[in-house]
Amino acid sequence: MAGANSWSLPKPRPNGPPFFSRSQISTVLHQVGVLLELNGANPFRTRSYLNGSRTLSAMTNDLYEYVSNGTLVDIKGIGKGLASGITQAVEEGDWPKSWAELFETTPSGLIEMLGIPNLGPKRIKMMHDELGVENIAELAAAAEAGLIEPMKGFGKKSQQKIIDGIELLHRFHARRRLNIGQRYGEAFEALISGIPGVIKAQLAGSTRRRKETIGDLDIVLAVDLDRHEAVTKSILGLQGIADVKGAGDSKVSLILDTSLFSDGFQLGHIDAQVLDAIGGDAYEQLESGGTIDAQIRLVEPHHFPYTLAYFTGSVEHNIRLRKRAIERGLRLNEFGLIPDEKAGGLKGIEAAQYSLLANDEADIYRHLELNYVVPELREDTGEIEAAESGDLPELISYSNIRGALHNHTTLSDGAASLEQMANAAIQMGWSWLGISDHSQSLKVANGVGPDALLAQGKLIHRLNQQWDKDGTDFRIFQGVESDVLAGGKLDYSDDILATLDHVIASVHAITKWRARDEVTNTEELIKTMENPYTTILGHPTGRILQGRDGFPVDMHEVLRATAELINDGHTKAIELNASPYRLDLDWRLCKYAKELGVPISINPDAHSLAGLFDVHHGVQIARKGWLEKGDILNSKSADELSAYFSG
DNA sequence: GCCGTTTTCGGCCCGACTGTTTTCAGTCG
Repeated sequence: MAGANSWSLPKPRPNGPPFFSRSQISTVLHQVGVLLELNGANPFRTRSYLNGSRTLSAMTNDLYEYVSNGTLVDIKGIGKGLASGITQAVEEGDWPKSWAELFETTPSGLIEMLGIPNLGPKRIKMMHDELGVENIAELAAAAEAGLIEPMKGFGKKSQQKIIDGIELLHRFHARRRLNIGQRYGEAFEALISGIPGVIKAQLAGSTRRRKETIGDLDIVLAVDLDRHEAVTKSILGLQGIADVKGAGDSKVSLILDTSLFSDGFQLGHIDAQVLDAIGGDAYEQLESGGTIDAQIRLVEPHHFPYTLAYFTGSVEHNIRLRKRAIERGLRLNEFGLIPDEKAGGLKGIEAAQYSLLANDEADIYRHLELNYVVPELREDTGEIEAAESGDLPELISYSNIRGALHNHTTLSDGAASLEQMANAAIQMGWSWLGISDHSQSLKVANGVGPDALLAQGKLIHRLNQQWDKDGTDFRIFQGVESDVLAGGKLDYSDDILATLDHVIASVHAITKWRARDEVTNTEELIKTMENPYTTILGHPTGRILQGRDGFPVDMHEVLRATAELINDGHTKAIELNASPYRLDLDWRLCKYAKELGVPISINPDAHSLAGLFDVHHGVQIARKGWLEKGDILNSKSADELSAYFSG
């Protein structure tokens, strides 16, 4: 969960019940769980709050219905305790006293400290209790002054690790965006693959699951036992290693830097608004001097599928698999799947000599009577159930993409002309491209006035005619990225809007929207969708990954309202902004949009030719969000899309 | 705090690594 800054309990909406939304309750449960951790509570108690939060965030039914029927306890993972707290909040607008006290008595600086690598709640609490440390700045000062080292259970190394960890946190907020992780991970994986003795090398962890941000890199290697030492030695000689944190026979911990990339680390063109949110020019400097942690694990080939599955995660998915194994008289660990009676008292790798054989991960799922689950779906958001019943989705792939909407040109703040963008799309094998420059109110992005927009329309018309005459299978759709004005109004008069193929409505007054409450924002977004000229809601929450949180909004509600509009015959879709800095709509909501029948448009929001390639990032996230070919606009042919726009 | 074909107690996924210890606690995935 992003942004640990200044947690506080939300205020009840004025006209309840319900006084709080499902997403608000979910957030509070998560925060209570973390605060309990920091207060040294029973870890299982902590977990039940975190589980409860997860359950609610994945839940798509109306929470208030459960509350008013008194059926909350029927939900698995919600017991008497959580149910009574939730009920009190939703029905009376009042948080349980014990929860409120946690918020009041826990310094918010402690929450931020959880972001420091290798520092968890126990030691944070200890330093708070013994040294009076209340925030990261005070912790840094205490470490620099040598106050940590003499404490029981700490030492010189832990003190230095804290100093280093704070430095890392300040530079990168500890986590990195997926695209950065993939570039480091894939480059290093390729280097390792070339080492003699390495039978297989595979990037695992959250990068393989395509999480939008990642902590560090996990790479699993299949290596014969007698080659482990030689391979480890070779790894330590590879380029790109800034530091070796540890090197044993089965695990190597490294810090990688940009010397991994022979031709340097280039970021490419970044949309000015995005760049602003992630630190401006200093950001590029930061990334070029950046580092990333990597863990390499060496196992024998017959363990490889188990180790790969284990380190791919997620933790929640693995827990479900292990429980399933237990129900079948089996034990699952990172080395094997072992029948109980054979394992006896043996543990770990010792027990694994009796493991069932697995040539690949699919075999592991087969042993557990499940269909194979691709890494993107391993988040325990219903994939186990679907794998059991045979209802796993047939996920989209890049080959389904025939074009993309939401692209900018030099007419507003793009770096390439209309013709250049179109030619690039043709080169990519697409059969259509949607152009949507910024609307007139967005002065900082050189927003387009009505006359220039109409002129662009004429140019597009001419180009389309030309391609038609040439027999070139390509078409441009003219849209606009309209600012959302007060009351869900769009940025042009109706007669101008009527000339366009599509209108992407995007909120850009982020500061104002972030300062407002969830209810107001939700209503405004719904009004925006209700505007007859709105076709697509652009970057729905305005978040910038590792830059800023989105504005508060109940996207479930917005999606439900959108579904109703679609049922009434309107043409509406939601953007999955494919920029690796945004990836907004969040993948967690894609699955719900799909269930409601709300189409998703994977939009690169390209501000340059290279920006069009961001569609690849969007496809990855769409897959993570369970989307199939029929759920996205990008798989339509030009004729199908044209028909879709005209309703 | 949740859960239950061992249901009101006593479990809760499992193992490795690190740094600190001399048998273990904390953290991570």
